[in-house]
Amino acid sequence: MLDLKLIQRDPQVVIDALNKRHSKIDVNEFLELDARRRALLNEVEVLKSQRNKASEEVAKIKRAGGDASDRFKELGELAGRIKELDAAAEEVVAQVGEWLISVPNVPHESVPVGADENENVELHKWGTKPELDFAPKEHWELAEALGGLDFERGAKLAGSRFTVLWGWAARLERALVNFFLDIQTREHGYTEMFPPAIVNSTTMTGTGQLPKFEDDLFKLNYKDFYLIPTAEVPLTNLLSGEQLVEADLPYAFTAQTQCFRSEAGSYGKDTKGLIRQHQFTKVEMVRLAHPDSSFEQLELMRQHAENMLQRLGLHYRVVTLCTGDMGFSSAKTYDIEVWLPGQDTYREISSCSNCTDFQARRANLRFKREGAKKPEFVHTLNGSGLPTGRTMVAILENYQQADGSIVIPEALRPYMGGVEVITPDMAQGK
RNA sequence: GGAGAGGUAGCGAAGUCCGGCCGUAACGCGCUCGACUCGAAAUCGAGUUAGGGGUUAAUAGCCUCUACGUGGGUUCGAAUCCCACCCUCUCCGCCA
Repeated sequence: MLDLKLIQRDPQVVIDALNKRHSKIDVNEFLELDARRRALLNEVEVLKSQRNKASEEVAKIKRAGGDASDRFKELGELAGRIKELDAAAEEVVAQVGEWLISVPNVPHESVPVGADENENVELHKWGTKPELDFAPKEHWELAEALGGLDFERGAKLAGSRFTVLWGWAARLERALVNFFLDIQTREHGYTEMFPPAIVNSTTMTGTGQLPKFEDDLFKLNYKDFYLIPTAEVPLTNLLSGEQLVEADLPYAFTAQTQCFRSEAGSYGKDTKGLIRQHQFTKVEMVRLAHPDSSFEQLELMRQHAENMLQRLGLHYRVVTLCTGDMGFSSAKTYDIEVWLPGQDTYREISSCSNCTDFQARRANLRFKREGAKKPEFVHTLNGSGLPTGRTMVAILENYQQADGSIVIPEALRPYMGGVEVITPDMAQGK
């Protein structure tokens, strides 16, 4: 949510921002609505002020033992008018609120302007593509011999976009979670958390999933419950409504959770393999940062994500998302794209965003600056560090051998009970 | 699922039965400033909710409205009365 004051004071900033995002939202229309809101509030407040004064007088008379009933007829009429005006004002206030909550964040000045992912700008590359003297296979092709990834039975149990992991793959899944969490907590200073995977609509609104992106979520048919699409949701909302202490910033949380996404609107996209699942595991990083240093924190978080891939020896590139490709809540986003030789392309494996005060305003995450009278919103950041499924895909495709076996990256071997290579004779679940 | 208790500021908590100077909200803690002190602790004194509207260069001051879990209702007037819902805690039942 944007600052209403900013829109009033400097609407051009918002108009420019929306244009850069190729949004059709009309700011001038909103300004008229807001003017009507203020006029109505003004009108009704005058009447309320009259009523409050009269009420005080009535109270005085009553306390003195007098009879004030001759005032009631006139006051009754006043109450009637207040009720009408109040209802009108409330509606406009609600409209203003709905508008505000459906406007995306203003991109940071350093973000390249562009229409879609083709205009994202490469920041840098790390490592090199593996040199394979054979035609590399895609990960699901590799799994035909290796087993481990059981797409058919996943589909049988639940439907498409669900996969059962057998044996070595399930072990690799667990190894990746532990590997990621160990580095995030021991070396990058994150506090390990274990949040609920189900949250309510208020929480979903705090991070911006609701109200605009309800279709992307799984809503439970019980209470006001939704399955989280990422641990960003519970972790960012964790301290909502609380007043934070400046010296405690930044908070740095990490958690591994199951993530649930409906993937509505991506029918036919990545239907094969582990790339796009309804349920997947992800280790997430969330930071609640001081507004003065949040963009430095974004660089830091991006490095944390990159570090994971470097340890695994996976070649990747980092791109700065252009204005047209950024998410709703973000002011600046880096995508890290890992090289997949089987698919002969870079695929997103991590997304690190600074949402500035956009989510903090929705979730009411505030701190008091030293010496300041009024509390101020923190900045929220989130990044994947990393998802297990796509990492597994990258390992399979990058470390495949001519004979169809997979070399386990050295950093991961202690987490795999010393296993160095996955071979077809370990196959299960074919 | 059944019975009961509760939801008030940064935290704890009074007020609710009997509606009206009790919401810039008693009292306590915390925090800020000051006094005392070489300095600190202790003690003493003062201050300390947020959001909206108006005015303004101002996120300063002043005027004003709103908020006592949420949403309705009764009333001239609701923290207080009525209805519905949400959440927390305790006990019972069920259960990994």
